[in-house]
Amino acid sequence: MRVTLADIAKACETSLSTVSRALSDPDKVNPQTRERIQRVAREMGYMTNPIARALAVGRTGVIGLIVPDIANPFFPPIIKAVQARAGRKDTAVLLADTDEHAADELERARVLSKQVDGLIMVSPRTPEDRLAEFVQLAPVVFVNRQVEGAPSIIIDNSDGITQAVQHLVALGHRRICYLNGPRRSWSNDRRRAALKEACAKYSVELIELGPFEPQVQAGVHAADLVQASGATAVIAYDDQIALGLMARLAEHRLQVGRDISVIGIDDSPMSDVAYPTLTSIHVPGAEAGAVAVDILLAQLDADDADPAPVVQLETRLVIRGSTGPAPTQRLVTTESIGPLLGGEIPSRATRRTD
Amino acid sequence: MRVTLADIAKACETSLSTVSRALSDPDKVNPQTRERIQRVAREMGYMTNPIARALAVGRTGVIGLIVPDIANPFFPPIIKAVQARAGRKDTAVLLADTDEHAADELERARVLSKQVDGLIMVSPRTPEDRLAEFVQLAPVVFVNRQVEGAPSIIIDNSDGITQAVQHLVALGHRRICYLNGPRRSWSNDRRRAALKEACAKYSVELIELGPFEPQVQAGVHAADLVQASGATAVIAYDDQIALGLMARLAEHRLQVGRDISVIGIDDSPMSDVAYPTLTSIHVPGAEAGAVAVDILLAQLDADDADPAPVVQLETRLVIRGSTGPAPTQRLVTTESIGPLLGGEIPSRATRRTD
DNA sequence: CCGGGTGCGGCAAGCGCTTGCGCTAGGGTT
DNA sequence: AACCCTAGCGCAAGCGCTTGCCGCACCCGG
Repeated sequence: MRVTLADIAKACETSLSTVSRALSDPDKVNPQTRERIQRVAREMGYMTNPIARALAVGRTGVIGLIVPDIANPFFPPIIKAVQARAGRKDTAVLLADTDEHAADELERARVLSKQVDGLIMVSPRTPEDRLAEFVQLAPVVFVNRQVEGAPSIIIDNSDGITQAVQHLVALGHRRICYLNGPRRSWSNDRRRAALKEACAKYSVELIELGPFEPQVQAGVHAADLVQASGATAVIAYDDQIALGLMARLAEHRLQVGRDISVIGIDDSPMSDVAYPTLTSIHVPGAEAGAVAVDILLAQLDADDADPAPVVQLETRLVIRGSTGPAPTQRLVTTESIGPLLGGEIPSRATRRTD
Repeated sequence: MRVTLADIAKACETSLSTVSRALSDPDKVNPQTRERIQRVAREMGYMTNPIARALAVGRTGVIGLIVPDIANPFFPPIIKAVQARAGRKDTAVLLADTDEHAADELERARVLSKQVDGLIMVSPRTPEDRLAEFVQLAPVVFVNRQVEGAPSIIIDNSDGITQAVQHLVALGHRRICYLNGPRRSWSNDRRRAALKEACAKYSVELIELGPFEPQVQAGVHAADLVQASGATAVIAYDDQIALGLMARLAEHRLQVGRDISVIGIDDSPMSDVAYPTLTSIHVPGAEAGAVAVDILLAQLDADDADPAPVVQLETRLVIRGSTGPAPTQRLVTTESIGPLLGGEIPSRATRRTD
């Protein structure tokens, strides 16, 4: 059977509480006895029972992580980062996937909240007005969604999107298409808003399609609509959609990067190996995950009621092979490039392996 | 504060134990009182405290899942399947990623084992002789690795690999290259063995390269070696490597599917969106995950010491765009196709969207 | 009319750990 | 020499739940 504190106490002919202290609060006990106890504990192969400890101290050493879809390549890096960061702080991660069902999020959170110290909600799809309920449940930090009064780590799409539009404008595109993400997605709203603004600024015509689920299949579906739209460039809600789109366009013998330009969002690992490689807006998911853990853990042993931190991460365009000059190539005149010159945000677009 | 059984007992003017029973063992208590208690519990918003329960019954309702690398697209579908299946049985999943470090696996397992009812080890990299230690720790089922005396759900590569070789032979390839996976990978050994056998059977020359880590970058690295090898077709340890390989070959202006054929293993979601789409051996990861949960949970409340089940899942070749006729195309004579005719395993290769 | 079921409910002993409090003995202070 | 302080340790009360066991009514058959 498993060795308990009591076993060790017996072996050491001391009291259970001394053993407990020797192991978990070492300087409350005489160095000699401490050594002895620790040695015996090691010899007996003692490992503290986290369940019992949790019950006693009211802390589990586990945090819950809820994501919409593990299979979406945007999330694994986040999960991994959370995992890694938590692990380094002796914290385990309870994972839940809601399969993109907004309604399940609260349910999962409710269940998890009882067995974890805190929750990290990544890209929650729950409608605005019910978001507050999460906060009641347990300490929670939101990733990729700003929530009033709760710590949120959000991603500012505007830089990346502005860069994307600049990039397209510079390439001569004047009519671009946006493939919307899920209907009530907060990210989608933000991206769309940023895009509208950038398009207005550069006098680019914006055509909206969708909503689409963030899945390859949706992109495939979108492809035909895109072709009908007459746009020369398209920005997709995420890489998944962009990839599906590209695959389908290729089937139609359209050469992406020449006949039509495609930009994704997320800069997921797949961007590099797709063909052509996918120009994408880099979203720092891993950083977000790591920061989320830090904030959550800090929040746990802080006197609550200090201001909920909101950290904002930046995005940037990563140019690869899927974007190129607009097909009806015309001479670049001062007039056509004019809008660009008015831009305030400096182009930080970077070119990577393509 | 949180409502406990005691609170409800007080409210109902009954004893704590009756409340407990009414809630978790309903037919041990009179229907009337039961109803009343359940109603009050609901009204008071009671939720049983899983920690306390776990301490009392010695079961946590949590299982541990250890995978080598969440970022490898082979794993998310498995994780997701485990998640989903466990969820349906009121079980949560504690996830750990070992970053491909074999040595960490035992360590993580040891820690997790204290707070879970059982463990699922996916594609463990731990060397053979230490595998037994996992079994001591907790009920465990292995996925994608056969372990003596422990429930294992393994994937039989031979069918898929035989199909792959047949496929290549039919296309006229006579000299194929295998990119080995990690040095001490069990899967790699199996794949390699199956491949050797198939190649011998069809008198195909087999060139081995590697080992390589299962990452895109490794495939990029492999590309140059492959070109030097003079092989007309290559089978990679996994899709990641295959994708990196293809990307690099494309950079060198080699047209995959025409100048050289590439086959991956895993049939990960990326196979469909790569260019060209990747011919790959389908590995039923999701099924494996689901079955693993079933077996583990069954194992938990079975009289142990009944035989450790070993379930074997099959693989099959999914043909897409990355394979084509060998470049030095010659007439297919009876002689050159001869070896194929001797094959016992019927070709179940399926052609999907490519 | 009485013995023995049977159906319900309560008591209390845990599960393994933490921690406030009190006791003791030794050393320092004045 | 009387006093206080402190370091070190033990006692015991929980944390919230489960569950074996016992007692009590009540009902049945004999």
